[in-house]
Amino acid sequence: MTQAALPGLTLCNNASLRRATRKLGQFYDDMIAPSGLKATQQGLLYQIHIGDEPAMSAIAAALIMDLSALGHTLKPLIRDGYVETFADPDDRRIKRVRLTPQGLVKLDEAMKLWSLAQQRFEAMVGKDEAARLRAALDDIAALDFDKPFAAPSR
Amino acid sequence: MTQAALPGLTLCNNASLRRATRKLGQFYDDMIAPSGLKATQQGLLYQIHIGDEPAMSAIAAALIMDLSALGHTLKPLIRDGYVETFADPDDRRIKRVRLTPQGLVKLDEAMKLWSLAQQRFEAMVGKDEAARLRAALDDIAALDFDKPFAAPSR
DNA sequence: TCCATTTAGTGGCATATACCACTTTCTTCG
DNA sequence: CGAAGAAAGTGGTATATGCCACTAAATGGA
Repeated sequence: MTQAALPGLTLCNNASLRRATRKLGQFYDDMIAPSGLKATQQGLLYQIHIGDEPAMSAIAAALIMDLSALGHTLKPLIRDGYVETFADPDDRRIKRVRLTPQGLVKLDEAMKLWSLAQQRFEAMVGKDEAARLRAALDDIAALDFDKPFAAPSR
Repeated sequence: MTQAALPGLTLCNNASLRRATRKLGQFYDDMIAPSGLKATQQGLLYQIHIGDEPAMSAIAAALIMDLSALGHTLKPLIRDGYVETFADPDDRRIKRVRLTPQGLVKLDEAMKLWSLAQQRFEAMVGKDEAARLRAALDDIAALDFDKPFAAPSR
């Protein structure tokens, strides 16, 4: 009844990825919501936390995200007092980022919720399957699409 | 040298998914850009195309996306004349969607570019691996996070 | 028949992300 | 040293997405 001839529907790797991201994103968001943070914000705070007062460009690189996008994403966190920035004294082009004391408290709170989400998700798909999936996703994130292709040169 | 002690960095399933989505999204976007469409728009046009003048809610369900988000995403495509909507005569609450002639032409153009992106991506990770990945992602998209948990019942 | 409920969308608001054009700083070199 | 070029951010603009409050239309009873 439904449909059996929808070839492309599930064939596009990018589309599959986006669908799964929307779905899982909603789940993690729901679970982390009690903290007042979105899952992306929890992830960003965590990334800042594990870095040593990282430069914005370093965070962007780690998250594979555009530098300007990071700048925008950071604003609500700065506005809410969870994060603060300061210029690197040795290179004034560089702006470093760190959590404020409240930011650290908030991250702790969010991480507990994240842990529940993570556990619940892994209970559903299996720890091994989750690990395999993350490995596959990390491989994609590490791909180099630049030119190594279509280079009929040499 | 880099870092060996960043446990959580890659441990969050949601974060891994987002990183991979940003990366792959940029790739597909770049490849499809010559058509003037984003990969998400190509995917949306395709979804509309394979449907039989689908209702907005049907499209949203298929893409696992919020109905209002779909409404917003549709706007630029309507503005650019690729898509048009019309009320269902039997149920005036329902708004159906279809491609315009130009929309169909544009989709054809974008699909050719999509195909190249798809081929190039699969040449890098392998057709089988890509298929496995999509299957895993589709499984996630099909998960039911509702309540089936925390239900010690039975 | 008439009202309470459900269903389908809309609009507003907020975050997530990208790209591009600039500005400010450094770096490199001649 | 001084100018060309690279590196790091900022702001603006546009799409991607989600939630919430609200409206209109259809449905299910009492």
